[in-house]
Amino acid sequence: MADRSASRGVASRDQWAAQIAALGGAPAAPRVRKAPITVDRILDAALRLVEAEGFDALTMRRVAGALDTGPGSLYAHVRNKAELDDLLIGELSKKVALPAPDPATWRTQAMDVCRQLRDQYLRYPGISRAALAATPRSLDTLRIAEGMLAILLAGGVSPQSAAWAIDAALLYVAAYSFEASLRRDPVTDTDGRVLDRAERIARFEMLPATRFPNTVAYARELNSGDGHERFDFTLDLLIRGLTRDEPHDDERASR
Amino acid sequence: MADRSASRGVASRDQWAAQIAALGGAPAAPRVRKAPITVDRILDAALRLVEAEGFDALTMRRVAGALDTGPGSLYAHVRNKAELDDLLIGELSKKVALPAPDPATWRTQAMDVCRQLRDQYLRYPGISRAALAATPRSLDTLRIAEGMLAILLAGGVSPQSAAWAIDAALLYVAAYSFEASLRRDPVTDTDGRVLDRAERIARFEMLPATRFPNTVAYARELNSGDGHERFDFTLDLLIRGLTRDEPHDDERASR
DNA sequence: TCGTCCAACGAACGTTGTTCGTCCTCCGCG
DNA sequence: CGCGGAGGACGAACAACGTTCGTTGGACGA
Repeated sequence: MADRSASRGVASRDQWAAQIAALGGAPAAPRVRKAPITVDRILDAALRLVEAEGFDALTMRRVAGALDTGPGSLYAHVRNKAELDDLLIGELSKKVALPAPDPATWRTQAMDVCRQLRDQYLRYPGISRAALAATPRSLDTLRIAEGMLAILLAGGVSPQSAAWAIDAALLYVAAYSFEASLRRDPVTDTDGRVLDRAERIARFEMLPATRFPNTVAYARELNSGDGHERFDFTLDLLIRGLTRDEPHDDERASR
Repeated sequence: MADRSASRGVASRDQWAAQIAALGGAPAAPRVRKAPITVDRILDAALRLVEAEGFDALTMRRVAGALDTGPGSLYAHVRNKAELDDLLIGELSKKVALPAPDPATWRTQAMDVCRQLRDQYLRYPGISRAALAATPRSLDTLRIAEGMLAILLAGGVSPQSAAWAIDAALLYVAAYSFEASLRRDPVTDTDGRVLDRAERIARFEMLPATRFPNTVAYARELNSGDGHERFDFTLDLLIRGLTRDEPHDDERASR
């Protein structure tokens, strides 16, 4: 990261030199060589943009603007915006640490990996949308699946159950993070009023008790879950259900 | 460019004709009365469009075109495209049938509701994206949550666990359907080649066994799951873990 | 019969992703 | 030392998107 900002510093100095050159009488040197655009610089600028302003602000023009160039210049290094999104997800995935599988604590290990991934998603609000749409699994995301697979296998889970459970868990992590990042720009009703939890509970209790008896009765429970309690609850449900090496025998019955 | 000047030319010709008509005697059927635009007609046209061409084709212009009008005409009945999306999700939600809660078969009942919702999502490819982004819960989606809540409560699940489990299940259903609808327009690699499952397994087995030992070893399991086996597996995991009236006691330990 | 109001219209604006032709700069070779 | 060739940066342009707005036409009430 340090060298990246260093290269950026070089770039601005070049611009400074260009301005000085433009000031002087010499009309020569119309365009000073700028720091070359690389995929790394693109990804760096994109991540900073998403972190600061959210995924909706991630525009080819904004990224190009951060690099002091035009939008077309990016297409020499990135095929698509979709490919840029995939690369960003890969970049995030690099940052989650995979523990050495421990048969004694495999459940907490799996939870920990999911939590790391969740925190990475939440750090860049809305980027989980790209995670949901990520077309092929890149090597970086495969690395996480590999690590999770190692953990579950060390726990004695059958390969088939492990594979499907990992898929479900990673999908849930992305979906949860997406919903959570929607909560960041706060929910407003049609009048533009912000709905906090007390307000949401009150609205549930205003529902007609004839058609929504349980929703009214348990409005509090339906709107509970501070922090990541819901997240922990769901993943615990998923992981706890995995048994030692014996696949569920009613998968077949449910077909 | 051509059509722009064309439409511009049409416009001026209409004005010209209007001026002539104003000059001449024949008022000549000034504007035929069309069927009025209603929210229902908008939703109907939108659903047909999504069913035929997928959610990406759902454009205000396309919907307006199907109703033989301009895009601006829709904004008298629909605040936003986001609101249109929410209304569509509500329309889908109306179609799932909620069984009368039966304490004996509550798990299969819950599974059945989720499957109905999944089939509705899959019928309109990509619409689950709107389900994920649906801002407030409308009355129609609340109806499903209410029905699920009734089923789980009849099964003896504690209100808190039921509320969170329903949230997780509905979130998973939407995310699963979204991924499944991405599979419909088939996955292509950078060369544009279609990747079927055999190809995907082969690619996994090409990975370096040093860094991806388990992925290579269990490539078959990782890419298995025809039909909705993965779907059933995950929901079974979620529902099976719900116990009678005793909330998990390590939710607190995981905070 | 007249006046008022509302929905429909379509043109326009500001964005978005993406493409293309041109120019510049650097690198390797004679 | 001079010179092509090639590739990357550039910016203007295109098509399509959501959304807004002034205008207009027809239907309904007085």
